[in-house]
Amino acid sequence: MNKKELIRLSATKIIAEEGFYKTKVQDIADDAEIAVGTVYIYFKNKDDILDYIFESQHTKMIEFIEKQEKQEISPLEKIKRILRYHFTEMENNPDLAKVLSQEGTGPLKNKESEMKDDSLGVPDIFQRMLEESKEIREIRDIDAEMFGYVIFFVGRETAYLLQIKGKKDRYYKAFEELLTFIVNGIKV
Amino acid sequence: MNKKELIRLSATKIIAEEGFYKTKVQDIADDAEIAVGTVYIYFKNKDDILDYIFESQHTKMIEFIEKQEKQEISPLEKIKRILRYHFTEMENNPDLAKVLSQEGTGPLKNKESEMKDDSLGVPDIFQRMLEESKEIREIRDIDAEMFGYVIFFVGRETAYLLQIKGKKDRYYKAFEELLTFIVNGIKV
Amino acid sequence: MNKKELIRLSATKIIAEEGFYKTKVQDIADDAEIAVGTVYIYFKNKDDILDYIFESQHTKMIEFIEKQEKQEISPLEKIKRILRYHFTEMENNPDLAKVLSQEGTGPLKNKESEMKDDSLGVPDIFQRMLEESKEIREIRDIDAEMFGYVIFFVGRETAYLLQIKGKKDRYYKAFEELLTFIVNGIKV
Amino acid sequence: MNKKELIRLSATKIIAEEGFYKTKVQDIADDAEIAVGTVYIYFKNKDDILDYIFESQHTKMIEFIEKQEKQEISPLEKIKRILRYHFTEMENNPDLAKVLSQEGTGPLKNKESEMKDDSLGVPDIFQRMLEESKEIREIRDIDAEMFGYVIFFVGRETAYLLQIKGKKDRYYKAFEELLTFIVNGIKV
DNA sequence: GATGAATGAGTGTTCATTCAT
DNA sequence: TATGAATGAACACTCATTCAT
Repeated sequence: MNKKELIRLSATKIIAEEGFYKTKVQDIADDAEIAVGTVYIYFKNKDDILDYIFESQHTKMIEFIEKQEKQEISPLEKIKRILRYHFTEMENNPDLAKVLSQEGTGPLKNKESEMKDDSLGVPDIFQRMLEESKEIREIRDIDAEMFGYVIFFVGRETAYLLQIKGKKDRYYKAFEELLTFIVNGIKV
Repeated sequence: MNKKELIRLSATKIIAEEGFYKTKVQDIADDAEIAVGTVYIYFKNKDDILDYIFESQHTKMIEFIEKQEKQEISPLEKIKRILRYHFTEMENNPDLAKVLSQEGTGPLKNKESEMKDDSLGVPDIFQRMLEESKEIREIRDIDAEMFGYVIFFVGRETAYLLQIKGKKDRYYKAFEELLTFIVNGIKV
Repeated sequence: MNKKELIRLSATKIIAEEGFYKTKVQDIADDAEIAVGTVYIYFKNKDDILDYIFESQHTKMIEFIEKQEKQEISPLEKIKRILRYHFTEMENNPDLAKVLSQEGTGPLKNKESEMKDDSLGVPDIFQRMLEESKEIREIRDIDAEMFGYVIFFVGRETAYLLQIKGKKDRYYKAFEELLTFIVNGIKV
Repeated sequence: MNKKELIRLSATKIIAEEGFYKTKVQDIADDAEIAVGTVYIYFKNKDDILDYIFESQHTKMIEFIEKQEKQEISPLEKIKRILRYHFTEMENNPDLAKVLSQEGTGPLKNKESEMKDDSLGVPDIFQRMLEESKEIREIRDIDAEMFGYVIFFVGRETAYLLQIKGKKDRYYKAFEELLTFIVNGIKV
């Protein structure tokens, strides 16, 4: 496998176990069965590894979102599909779910690193969708900016919550309950 | 002032600015205008300071909640009042809002420290109130455990979000929107 | 009891348990049931406490030795009595035995503190006695300086050794064996 | 040179000068002209350095002793040769002599570290040799355990004593006097 | 004299990062 | 690219000592 991806996977695993600050670069290298020095060929520094974990998942999200944009479906339905996609991803990636929840703060950990480019964060995308949804009277006249974020982190935190609370079996049922909650919360 | 409280205030301020791991105990001591050694008279170690910040606010919450319990009001109304109380607290304490949001993970940062006693966390209390609310058909038959947590961290994160997003002026309006969102989301 | 003596006893106990460097002045104060500050009324600093322990025992030895000097006995017999006295002292004071053995290095721990006055150390006294003994042909023509020290630390170390090796019951028998060893070693 | 050995030599030098507790790991690193961090690649902690100094010398002793065991010589003669070997070693290594004397307490400083394996300490070996010596009526019926230790620390302390007392020139003469003392002390 | 809260210099240890091989 | 020994700045924590009460 691509070494950068190998490092990302090991880092996700170790950071999920130990937390970012307690994770040693050496531990990541050990898990990936490579030398510490090698990590620094693919990453500028330790923070860069965490950024990459967030960016990778963000990129996957954006790709999925772009596919949805081409569909002829209502903005609210789009949001629901995006959340469903996120839940599926997190179910297949418990370590990642934990890292995104524990180490994430706002869109990206390091404000400095920001989004590299001018691409929007998921909360911003949700905001735009909510605004479109408002225009077609699908939902109430809510503060789209605030709810863009609220829906984003409710999704992120709940995906992790359901795992630690051992709801594995009822994962999808609980998830649909959450969707109903959100939709009821904002619909006209 | 009580030295332990003095340290708590300085720590909250510095941790809000720098983040817990980048905060040096020396910085806290400097801000409090005491010697480093003094910090260690009142706190076992650096983690203990963060725990105390969480515990202090938790204690205030619990005290407020216990006062509500004596009132003759519906469980859902109690939850709303608790959230309102939290928002007021966070408005008066932006640094604390940031620390609770950024450094908090689940109920308490350090799982080991647990709740000292057997006192319930706020999510647990919300859960119980939701169950009572379900019984009187005030709300739908939702997963009370999950929504106990969801309401808890929506409250926590949004209180912080509104501050960084500069909604100061519309703070209460935005907050009432959030309450409506939650109530609509779970009501029958 | 005299507070300085109280501190000396507690210090001896704690230092025997923990070793001098691992002993905290606070621990000594706790054991003596006084405040730390009080320790510093009677002692200049921590080292001073250890010095006092050594000096106290040294003073007792010197007093005993001076009594012997007045007796009409051979120098070799004097040495034997001094060693016997030391053994009895150590048997009654296991903690002190340990401290003298573990923390003692040469006559006094702190070279700077030296003997306060110009009083001789026990090795020096043994040296003089050995010289007298040589003159009366009681013992061989040995290096009195070296054997003054050798007999001194054999006495000190063996007194402690017999305790940790659990020879309590055979303590005096073992001790007499040691005396025989020394006398045989140096006699004509 | 092997870095671990380099550190051992610098540590021996500095500890001899300053004493173990006053020695800073940084001082050792400076003397060895390496970074502090490097010390911790080769040693678990500061105590571990002292243990290694003792172990290294102990290993040399054991190697010498094992060579003696193959010789057809009396047990008492073996002990004499071992002591002679020790004296030669200490003469060539005054710093080590000082460290072994000042920082040594019983066989090894840290009881926890024990002998790594089940190898015997030198006092134990002396004890066995004394027992063999007793069997062939070479020496009196002495307490072999006690005298194993007595001979061990008389050897160790005297080797150091002769150096600080400036007997360099008469070192071997004094040493032979000590051997005579010991042999006379225990022979039939 | 007695107290013990406060001090702050001092130090062991860690670990992200580098770079010669 | 890959390695991993070496680096050294950084930091949590300790504890002898002081001094206002």
